Amino acid sequence: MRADAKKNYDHLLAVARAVVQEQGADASLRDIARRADVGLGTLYRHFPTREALLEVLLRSSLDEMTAQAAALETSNAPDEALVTWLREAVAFTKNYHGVTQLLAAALDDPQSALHASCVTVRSAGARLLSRAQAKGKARRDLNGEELFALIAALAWLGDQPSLGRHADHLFEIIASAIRR
Amino acid sequence: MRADAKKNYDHLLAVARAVVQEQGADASLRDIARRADVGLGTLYRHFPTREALLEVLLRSSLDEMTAQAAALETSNAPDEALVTWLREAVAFTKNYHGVTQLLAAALDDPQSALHASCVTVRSAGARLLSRAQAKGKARRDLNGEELFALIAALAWLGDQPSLGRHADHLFEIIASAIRR
DNA sequence: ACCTGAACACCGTTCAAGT
DNA sequence: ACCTGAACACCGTTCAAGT
Repeated sequence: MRADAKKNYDHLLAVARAVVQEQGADASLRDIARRADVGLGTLYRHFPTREALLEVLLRSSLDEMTAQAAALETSNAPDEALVTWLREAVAFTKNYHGVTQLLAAALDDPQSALHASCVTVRSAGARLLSRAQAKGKARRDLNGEELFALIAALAWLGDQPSLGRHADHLFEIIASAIRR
Repeated sequence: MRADAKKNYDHLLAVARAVVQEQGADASLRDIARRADVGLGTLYRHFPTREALLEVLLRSSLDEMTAQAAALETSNAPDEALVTWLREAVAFTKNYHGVTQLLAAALDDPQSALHASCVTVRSAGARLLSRAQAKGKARRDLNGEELFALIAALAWLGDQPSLGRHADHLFEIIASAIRR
């Protein structure tokens, strides 16, 4: 990448992060380009789709979640490890409003730039779940896909204006249902 | 209302119902007016906001849910009555994609045309819940607002492309957590 | 190799002009 | 009293023209 292109890319990303944190995942791409003092075409070539942009924005957070799951796998309280990780997974969306819907859609679309990251995170959670299940510390009638769906539902809930304030309590109820 | 106005109103509503069932709650209002062979201004005067339009579209379904809750209050198995009603409440969204978010937002906005209906439905659910609680058939650390949030989360889940197929199973898990 | 911004096809919302 | 559709301010996406 040429030096000037690299500069545009980085600046665009920084501006996009600020705008998305402020306005959510469906922020205006035009607005991002405008605030970055860059032509709209420049944004589109660096990030051909909205998913591609969000993939770069979210990658580090998603990687972190996967890494933390791996770290928690060595814990000797597999149910607490699972719940701890779930809590962080749900909390992750706090800084990025409206992102849950996008992640759910990405899971269904192998073409999406976000697809791979979603699958990886889901697998990481699945491993924590089955470890807890193997030790009899989590209900067995639940699989990785369902766990991911629960996380998404709780994250969505936390993102809704009037419903969000119940997210924590409902998380505890559901977490205890998972532990059984 | 004048006869010609009434005719437009009814036709608009029928077309809107079809389009919303097909494309979801965020369907293009322009498209609805176009398909109804009616000026855009006509749609806007009959339904000044999108919420106003959806309020009329959903009213009968929402009223039905409230009525059914009332009917179930006479059941002598309060926990089953509650779960039966919850199941229907979640299923209600099937025909109207993307409506859950709107209902959640309406709950937070007293100005919304959908506000009153949402509050009514929530109260109906709350009564079923507290009846079950009074008989020791439902966990006590749950209130009507939280019950509504759970319904919304499960309805949202059912509406997501890849997550939806787990909605039924997750409903059962959560329902049994409510019954305790 | 990279950038720009006009162009196109949409959208929600308003409102002067018509019947 | 009611209807129409142009007008305005946005949006996502593409692509010819520039450097």
